[in-house]
Amino acid sequence: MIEWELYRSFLAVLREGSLSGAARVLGMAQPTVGRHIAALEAALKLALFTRSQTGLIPTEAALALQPHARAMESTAAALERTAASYGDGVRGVVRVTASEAIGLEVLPPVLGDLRARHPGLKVELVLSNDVQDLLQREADVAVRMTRPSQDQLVARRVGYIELGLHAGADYLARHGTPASLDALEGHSLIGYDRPSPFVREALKRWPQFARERLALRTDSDTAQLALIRAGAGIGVCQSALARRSPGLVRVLPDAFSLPLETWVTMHEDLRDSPRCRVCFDALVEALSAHAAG
Amino acid sequence: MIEWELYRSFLAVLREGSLSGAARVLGMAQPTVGRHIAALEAALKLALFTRSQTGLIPTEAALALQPHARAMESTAAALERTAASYGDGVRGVVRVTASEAIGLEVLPPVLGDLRARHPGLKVELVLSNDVQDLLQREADVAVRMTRPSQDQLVARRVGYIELGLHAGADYLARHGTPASLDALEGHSLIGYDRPSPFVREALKRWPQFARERLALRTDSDTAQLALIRAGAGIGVCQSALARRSPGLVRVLPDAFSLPLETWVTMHEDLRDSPRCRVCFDALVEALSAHAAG
DNA sequence: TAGCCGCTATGCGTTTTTGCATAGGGAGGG
DNA sequence: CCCTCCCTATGCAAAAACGCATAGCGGCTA
Repeated sequence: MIEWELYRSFLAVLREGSLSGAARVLGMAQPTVGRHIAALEAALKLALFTRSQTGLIPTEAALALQPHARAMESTAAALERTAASYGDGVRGVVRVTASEAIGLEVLPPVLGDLRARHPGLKVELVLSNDVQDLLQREADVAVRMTRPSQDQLVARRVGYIELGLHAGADYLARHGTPASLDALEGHSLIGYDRPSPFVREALKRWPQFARERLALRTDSDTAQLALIRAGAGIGVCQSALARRSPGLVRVLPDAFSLPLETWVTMHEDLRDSPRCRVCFDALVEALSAHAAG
Repeated sequence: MIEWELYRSFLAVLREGSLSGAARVLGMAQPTVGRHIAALEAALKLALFTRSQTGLIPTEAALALQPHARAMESTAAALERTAASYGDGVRGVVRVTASEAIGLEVLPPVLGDLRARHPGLKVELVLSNDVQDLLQREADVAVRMTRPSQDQLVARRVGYIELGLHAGADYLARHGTPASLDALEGHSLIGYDRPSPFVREALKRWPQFARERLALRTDSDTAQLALIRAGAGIGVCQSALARRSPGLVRVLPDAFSLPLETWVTMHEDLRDSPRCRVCFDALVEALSAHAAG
């Protein structure tokens, strides 16, 4: 029977790259961490690290085990959050994940409101396009642009957030407004750097946005938005966001429109947790309004 | 910083209902488990159990934390399976989950073959209709009748398994073969006990199977199949299974047919694990053949 | 109603684990 | 080329955790 504590040391060594570093993070002594790793290797009958004077280098086996150990860690953290929220009223920490665009442009006032209504509530905001967060329990509530499996999640569709082509009014004044998709050829296009699966899918419909055509490339949606706002060219962003930004103009609204089905999801386990419920409901309401325009 | 070991004791007490019982399961002394629970309660600042002379009764908070602790346990087990499978060739334990019908009627020869090809491979078979298994890492590979989220799963659709109405030839000889759905009225119908969401959905199309009409009720698909085979009445089962059973006759094939989209799925983390890969491929092949007829 | 059984809680001796101090060795900078 | 820094590995004493024995209590059965 392998002690679960060993996995925690294992994870720290994997992250820090050395016994000493892991010991500092864990608040233990370096020999202790070393003994933990040795014990784990003995228990698993597996070499996890190759020792060197500069630190410990993980073996292939260690890397294969890492995701499991990370899952344990996330789950332990989720358990502690749930425990800490027990008591009267809405209190504790709720961990929210969303895309950068949503997190920067839409959520701040929503979360501000939420905290005003529930002073005992603390919010952690994780901005990432990774969809795995919820299942790994890295977050309690998620705003996602893909339909979740209903399996063990509570999910609510809040509508469709529309992506459209936009540019600054100043840019269009200087370079003219394209009248068709083909007319985009001569323009400064803002877009992705490394194509994600989502981008690849969209490219099938709009091959005009092939990578070599793009003048400004970044994978950060918010950087793309900032570039559009700065008048650097024509790019894709949420039309609901653009409508609120003075000086932003929609380009070719009929030729380019990409509605994204948007969901707010949470773990089924957290359904009866007041802190998560309250946050879930607030997000559903705010994003429904956002999606509606 | 809460020791992860405490969660393991917590879980054992929750399951066994007493410190003594948990200690027996864990191979520790009863005072040790008692101290673990006390330490956990102190760390979480939460009462987890109310002590009594007959054992420990979990509080509401403890029940809320249970799923998290279970998830940790499953993950630890998955980690150990992965570790144990490291080495040359296909070895270790692969944990497979499927419905009862599939597990009893379809998988045995498949898993037999698999083990003949890979003697180092051990297989654990979990028969359940719960869909949560994979995400909780209670299993490595799953056969499921619902479309999985592509999120963190490797999934392959193996086709459609068709459900149809069937009866024993002897039953039909005695009671006649119904010519229409309405003619089922006078027959002995075999079906569900407590309606699942899936059953509820199907009832919308075939209200003839309302609960009060059923003469023999059980939630076990395999028990239903056994009843059909025994000539007890008319019920629903996989037509591919029925075709292989001498003496079983399809009833009203045109009026009642329910194709179930069938998937074989596994964790993305396990994609490169030989033991899981081999099992995954074998299941995909066998179930494709099964679904095809 | 008496006796038995299983449970929790506590004190004490032992085992195990941990931290500290230190030796030893390679990488990088002056 | 040497010095320094950061790393791992080991011996030893302190601290923590554990198991054992036992007391105390309540339910169950005869």
